Amino acid sequence: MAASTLSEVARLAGVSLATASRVLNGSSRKPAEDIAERVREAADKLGYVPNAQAQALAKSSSGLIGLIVHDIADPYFSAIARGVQEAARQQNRMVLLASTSGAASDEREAVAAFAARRADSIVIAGSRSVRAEDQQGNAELAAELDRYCRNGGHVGVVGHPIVGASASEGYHVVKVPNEELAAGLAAELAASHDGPFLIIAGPEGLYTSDDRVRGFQRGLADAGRTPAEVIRTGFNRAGGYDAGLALAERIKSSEERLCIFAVNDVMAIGVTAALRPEGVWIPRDATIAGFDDIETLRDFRPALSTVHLPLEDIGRLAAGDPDTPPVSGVVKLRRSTETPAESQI
Amino acid sequence: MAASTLSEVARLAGVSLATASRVLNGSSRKPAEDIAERVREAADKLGYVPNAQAQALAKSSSGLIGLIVHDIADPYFSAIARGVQEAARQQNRMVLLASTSGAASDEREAVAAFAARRADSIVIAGSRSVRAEDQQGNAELAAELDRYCRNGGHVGVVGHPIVGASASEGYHVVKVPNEELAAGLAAELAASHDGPFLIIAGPEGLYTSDDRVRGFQRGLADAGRTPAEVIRTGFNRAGGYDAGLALAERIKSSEERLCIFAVNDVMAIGVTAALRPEGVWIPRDATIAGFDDIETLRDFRPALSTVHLPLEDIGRLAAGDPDTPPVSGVVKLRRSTETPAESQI
DNA sequence: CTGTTAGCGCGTTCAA
DNA sequence: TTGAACGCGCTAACAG
Repeated sequence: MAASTLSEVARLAGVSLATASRVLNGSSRKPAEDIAERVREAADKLGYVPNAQAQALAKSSSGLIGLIVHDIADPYFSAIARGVQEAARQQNRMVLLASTSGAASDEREAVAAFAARRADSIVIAGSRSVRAEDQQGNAELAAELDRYCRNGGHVGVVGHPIVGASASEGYHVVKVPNEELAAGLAAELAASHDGPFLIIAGPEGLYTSDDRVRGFQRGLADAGRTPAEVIRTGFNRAGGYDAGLALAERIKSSEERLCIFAVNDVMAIGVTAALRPEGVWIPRDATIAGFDDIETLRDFRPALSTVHLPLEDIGRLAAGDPDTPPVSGVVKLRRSTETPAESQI
Repeated sequence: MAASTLSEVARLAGVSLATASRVLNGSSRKPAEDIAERVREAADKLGYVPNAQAQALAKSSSGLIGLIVHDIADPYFSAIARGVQEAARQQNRMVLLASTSGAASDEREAVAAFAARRADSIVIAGSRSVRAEDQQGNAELAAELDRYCRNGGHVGVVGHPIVGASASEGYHVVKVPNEELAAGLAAELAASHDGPFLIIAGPEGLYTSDDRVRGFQRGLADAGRTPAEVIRTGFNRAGGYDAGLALAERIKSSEERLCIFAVNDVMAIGVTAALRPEGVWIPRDATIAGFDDIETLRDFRPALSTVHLPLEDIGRLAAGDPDTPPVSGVVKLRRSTETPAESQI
């Protein structure tokens, strides 16, 4: 990694280090055009590439923005990543990526690594948990973030504050109105569905999941319906799949049509995938709705009812983009929750 | 970004800078245990986080690995990104991300930015093009990469060499046997399909697309079939969608069943999506196959025949992981190319 | 407007 | 074993 240095360029151009620096980087002082030209030629000839590390060291600002996701190949996270990436591009920064599978200890490590690289800001996506087994991990993560903020770092968190993090300067949360939107979804579903409701949720203690469950129940209550039964499973496709398997018999033997709310889209997809080979058809035998409106849904059949979230905007907001509008979701009713009469296959 | 420095730690511990450095980072020289403990305590107390920029500057090795993709939210790229990320984790490095929408000039810029950050290696995913309009961009990209390699950088390219890049030291290509696999796919399809074939390809000059077209045609020829007609369109979902629209009438009015090969999965999905509302059913009215086996296919119906590519492994290989097996694809025949007799809906 | 100088935080060679 | 000094490549104060 031994590229040519600024002093080599300066020497070749016959000028001082400072002048070369002023020419090649955006300085307020503008050297004379003829000398500038000479420097540029020299730089070009030597294939000079400024050492960003050294610049960062001298300026103490790295132009880096750290992004922490559970899994970059998950459509939910990759959509957010795209937003962060765009914001970074606008800010003339680069994105540092870390995937952690959601473990708080890994996230702490990632934050430390970002801090070590002096990232200007850090974006954390992925649901927060208050479960007992995560308590210590959360505390350590919070401490690490706190230190990072105290040292002047900016943190953007998607959804919920890190558990235990003090609301320091430079720490901001991109709020997602999960509860309200879930309530809205429940209201719209209750208007056209007469049977019972069932919620397939993530583990208790996951903020995002809990919020959506709470909101959905509230929406049902407001519509004068009895609360939905809640099944707890993994907050991913596999969890949905398991729940679907467990549910198949029950749906087939019952005469009431069930309306299922899976707290996110990939879980809804998992449920549907499990039900299909069992001969349970959506929306004929049961209806189902998800949450997030990930891009994958575009070509998923039956078209899945869900709540649209502007994931890219969320990423942009978390990355500190000022002219992105605040998060607002929209209920999207599609084929998967149509009533039988309209849904001839 | 003013965290505490090594010299502060050293002062607090009452030792010299060098000693503190030796304790906190893996040096060959090991200081005495009692003094080491004192240093560690001091570091902990001050919340010391080593400045990776400064370390990189001193050691000239950044621990960074740059990744260039067209779009991080595209399942093809995000799967590769996951592989790169895993390899990086194993190597104790971090991933720097750049999305370029495929423009060679943007890619050049990204390479320069990575070089500026002294990334240890760079991974470039996304198809290469030899089209005339990309010629200059390609040349500049090749020059930039060449310079990077000469300065000791490592480059991993997925699929095809950068056009015009000299095979310098440290430059390696993860070869994907597109042609052979496409030929294999054609052979398997020809065994069960009697009607004509049609290929929906990307723009001429895109290596990946061209290879797959060539291979498919060869496979057909080997099976004694006449060459397939080739339709050129965009190398993405929208391109497939357009082609599907253009094809719908023709399929409906023809009596022969058409077997369509879209040169990648997202195009195949686009085709299918366009045909569906036109009343063209797969595989009843036509059959279709894609390429890549992206994760999205798992829940796409009708189950799409395709060629499975180990995308994560490809990412790992490009990132220089030594114990990842070489790329080998597998033809996957699924519902979308079943013959009518077996495919009662 | 240009050149000189002092750091930015750390690794590493030298003496001690 | 420990510490002092230099250099990594660059920016930003100065001085000229």
